Amino acid sequence: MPGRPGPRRTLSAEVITDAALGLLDDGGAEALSMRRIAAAAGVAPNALYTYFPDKAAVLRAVVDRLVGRHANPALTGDAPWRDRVRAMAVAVRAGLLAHPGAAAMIMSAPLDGPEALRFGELLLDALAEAGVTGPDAARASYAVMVYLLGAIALEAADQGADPGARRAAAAAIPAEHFPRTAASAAVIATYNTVEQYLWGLDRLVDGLVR
Amino acid sequence: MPGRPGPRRTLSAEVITDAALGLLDDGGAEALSMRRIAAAAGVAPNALYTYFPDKAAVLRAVVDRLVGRHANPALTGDAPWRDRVRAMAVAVRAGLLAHPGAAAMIMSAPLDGPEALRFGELLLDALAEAGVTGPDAARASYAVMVYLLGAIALEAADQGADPGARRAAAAAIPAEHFPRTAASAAVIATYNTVEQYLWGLDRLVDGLVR
DNA sequence: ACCTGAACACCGTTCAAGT
DNA sequence: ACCTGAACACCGTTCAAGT
Repeated sequence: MPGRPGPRRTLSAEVITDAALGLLDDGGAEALSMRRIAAAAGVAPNALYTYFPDKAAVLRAVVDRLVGRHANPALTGDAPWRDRVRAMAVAVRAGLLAHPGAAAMIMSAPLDGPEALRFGELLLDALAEAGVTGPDAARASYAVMVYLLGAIALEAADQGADPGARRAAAAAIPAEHFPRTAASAAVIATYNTVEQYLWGLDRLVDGLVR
Repeated sequence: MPGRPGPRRTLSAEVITDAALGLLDDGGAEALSMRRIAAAAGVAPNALYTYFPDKAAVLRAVVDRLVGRHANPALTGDAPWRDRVRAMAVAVRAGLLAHPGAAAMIMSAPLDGPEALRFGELLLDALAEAGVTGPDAARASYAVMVYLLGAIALEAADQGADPGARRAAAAAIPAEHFPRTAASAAVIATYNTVEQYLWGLDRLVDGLVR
């Protein structure tokens, strides 16, 4: 009876997450359907429900893996704490912007997977080195995560927009109604985005360790 | 020939956005399908495509309205700049958390609508009052937006998670592997979320105007 | 326990019409 | 120009089986 199943143990949460990550690399976030993930894993769509309760759970696993893969290596090592944090910020930004749509996924699922846990711990290590401990440390590390992930998600959203339309919108800002915004738009165009991103991070860290 | 159309001018981008906002209030973000929005507006699904190129454009219009409605009134007035910024932060948080899913939408579309433009201008006004002008003002206002929207989106994502599972995950943090995280989780549970949110905002603003 | 086929109740978007 | 019915190519998820 060929094609007829039975307990085959071909599948696992790991295999499913791998398949999803592969699809994300190739086709972006909108390629991440349960049916396509299942097909990539060589299995019927509903087989995924043995390992995950629903699609959101699969996405959470993918997000956790992405965060761990890009953030955690940069935070490990014995460089000074500020260098580690900056290196992590650059790595996680590059890693997430590489997959279109990954940044938006990060903001729509809670960061509670095992890799995210390690991420938080490494960030707390760095802050402790900076002299931030006790109750403030928890709030400070959360603020850093918020800034990083928010900045990456907003940049990805902007990136996804039609560049022509974006330029037109920037040029069409009526300076008589929005004088400061019009001036800002001209200024912002001269910076690159990593520079802005790190500038904001440094200001936040300044406020946190002051 | 009853039910047969012709140019009726019953529809407009405004009417569509209103219908979408109504659905968002009632049913959350997953109620926002083109077919349901059309039904709420009393029209066939494809009629929406006369006014918006695709679903993403409709969502952008919704997001712009939400931001404008909640952020801009609080930034208008003659209170000291820091009070205006804090009041705006509280208002936009409450306004977005009130619609489940609205926060995630904000992070997945560029903030380039008319209301968002006004939002940016009002924020730049406040920062100018704080003495932040020139090239730094643009980067500073962007950093503030990133923090606010990122914090709200992450809080909404956490809120959306199953509370039982969340508590279980927090309690299950192995202190021998993640000592600082385990200690933090205990601390964080004693704060309310608005307090944490404003604490981070204040630290960022400290770094920006220092 | 693990996987399947088949089905249910949806989607966004397009196309060729009608007025 | 503005709206329609009908269709296309999908979705996530559930259910009753099979091994």
